[in-house]
Amino acid sequence: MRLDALLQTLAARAFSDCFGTDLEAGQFSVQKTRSEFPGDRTIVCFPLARFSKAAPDTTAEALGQALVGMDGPVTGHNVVKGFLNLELDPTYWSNWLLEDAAAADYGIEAPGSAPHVMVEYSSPNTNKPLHLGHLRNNFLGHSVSRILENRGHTVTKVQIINDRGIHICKSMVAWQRFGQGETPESSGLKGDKLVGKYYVAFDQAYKAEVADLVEGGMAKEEAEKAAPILLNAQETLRRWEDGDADTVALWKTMNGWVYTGFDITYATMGVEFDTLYYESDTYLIGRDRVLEGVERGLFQQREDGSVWVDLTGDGLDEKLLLRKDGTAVYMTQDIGTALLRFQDVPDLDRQVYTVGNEQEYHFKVLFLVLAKLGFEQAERCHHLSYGMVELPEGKMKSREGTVVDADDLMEEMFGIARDIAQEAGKLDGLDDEEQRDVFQRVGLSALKYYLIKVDPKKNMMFDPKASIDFYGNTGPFILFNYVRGRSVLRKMEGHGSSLPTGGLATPGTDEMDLIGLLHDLPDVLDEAAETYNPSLVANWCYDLTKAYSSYYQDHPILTADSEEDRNLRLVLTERFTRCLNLGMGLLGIALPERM
RNA sequence: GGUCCCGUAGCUCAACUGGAUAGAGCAUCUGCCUUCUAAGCAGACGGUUUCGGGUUCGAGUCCCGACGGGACUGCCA
Repeated sequence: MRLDALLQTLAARAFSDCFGTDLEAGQFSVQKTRSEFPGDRTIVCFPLARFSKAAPDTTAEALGQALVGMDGPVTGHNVVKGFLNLELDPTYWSNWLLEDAAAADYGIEAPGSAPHVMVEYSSPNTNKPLHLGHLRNNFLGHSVSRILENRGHTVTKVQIINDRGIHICKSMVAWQRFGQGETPESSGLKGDKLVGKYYVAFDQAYKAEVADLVEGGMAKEEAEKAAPILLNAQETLRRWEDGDADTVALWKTMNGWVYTGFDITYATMGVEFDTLYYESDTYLIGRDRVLEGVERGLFQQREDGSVWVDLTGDGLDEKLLLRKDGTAVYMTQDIGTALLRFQDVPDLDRQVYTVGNEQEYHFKVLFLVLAKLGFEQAERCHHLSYGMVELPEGKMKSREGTVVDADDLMEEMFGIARDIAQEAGKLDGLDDEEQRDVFQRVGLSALKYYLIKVDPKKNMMFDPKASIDFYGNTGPFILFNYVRGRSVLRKMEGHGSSLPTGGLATPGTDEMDLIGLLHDLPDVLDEAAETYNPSLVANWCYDLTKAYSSYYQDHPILTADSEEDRNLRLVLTERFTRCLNLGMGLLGIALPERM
């Protein structure tokens, strides 16, 4: 049994013995003892006073004496105001290190022991490259997938690709007008960059045409609707929806370029998907099911033909599900996609959508509609809503050219990692390929950690000029200490020793920060999974690393004074590297052996 | 107008969900490499947790109200 649960159970028994009142184990609040007081765990006794009908410190004193007298790890106690500090048997923690923490599955729940969950992250449009916002989205979603998997869930990672609509038609039209047959091969451009280039070209041509029309005396609003190139794009969309062979062929070609480009970016990012969904496959399903809903009386069709759902009973408004011309809106597509997924994965317990917080209203509506359609899973579906990544001058705007490109940013990170390493001359023994691998791991760790460590729901600031740091509370700091720990363990093996399995010195106050954090791991993972919050894992990784870094600095490990101290320090180092590797792996961050 | 989120050190972020003296990093300053990787360690400086009420043994955390920032409230996606 976990320590806190054990202490709660013992405390409930002790309380019953002392005061004749039976309380639930959960009513005893157990927390770590602050380092300025002697003890390992503290029971807060203020809330118990009304049940014991005695003052908090009297209650604490009686409870403490009873606990010390029981069979169990508690060997001493002291009371400060209403806080009961419990001291544990000195061998408790060395046994814990040698047994529980040594298990290969420490911090890992058995696969398949929790329900099947689908996690969607990344929902790119196919008309432009991935940017900083996608990075936060993907790193978060990917990490949540891994955390849920770690807690025993079966996880299906999916991407929804918005491959149809006016945006891609704009790129198509511009490519036809200005492209002169340019391809990724002929231009040397990544496919997504090439298509993005024509999306920009469309916008420029469109603005020029609007300006011309206004010059000719047309009102601006009218001109914005009448610009020939826009009409051209709208006509292209209609032809696509009619299944016109040439239009569909060009659409497939240009989307194909984009997918090839995305694949490269995803590979560099180190994220992957189990199944891809395309909106072009799902919007018609959604439309059909909405029309079925009308027949079942769930939704209402108005005289003009548009279909609405009435959510006023749920505190929301009426919401459009189909336009008057019968075409699908965003909501229709999402309904179709959701239904298709429940059909594809029959045992699916819930879906998690990693999407920015500007769509909170949308997902409230979606889940209500899914519930109306009879999906009991809807109440467990979750919108993993995250805040915007803001630049010092505000939101990223493609029109103002302030979009931070994902590929460029990652390359920049790799470059900084390379410069720092080369300046220190640390990788001189490695060949080029090995060095490149280290730069990528270090650079990517800086970026991923930076984006994941912030509470997802908060907006965050990214200043391209200040760039991302490699010192202090950063990914590279964590990697650096992992590398130091691994280096010690390699040297140990080099001396022909192996990891001690006994004979540890009794851990003292110097060790307890580190041990306490190692012991927290399962609880941190539980909470991160329950709240879909990887930042908790990131912060735990940092706290653990900081504790180790400090410990490492003033405790020689291989040259410790006594055999017992050496054993303890080696075991701590091994547990540190293994738990850290687990935690960082859940963030999607791969650790190097050297740096 | 309505709904939701946020507001903590000069800056970027924490705070085990109501517990003891609110913690890190960056920046500034001071020490520490002949020793397991100094992308490091130790220390100094820095706070009326936006403001005002309330709830209670106890509030950064919960409730009410102001102020400030953001998002949503489109037959766009």
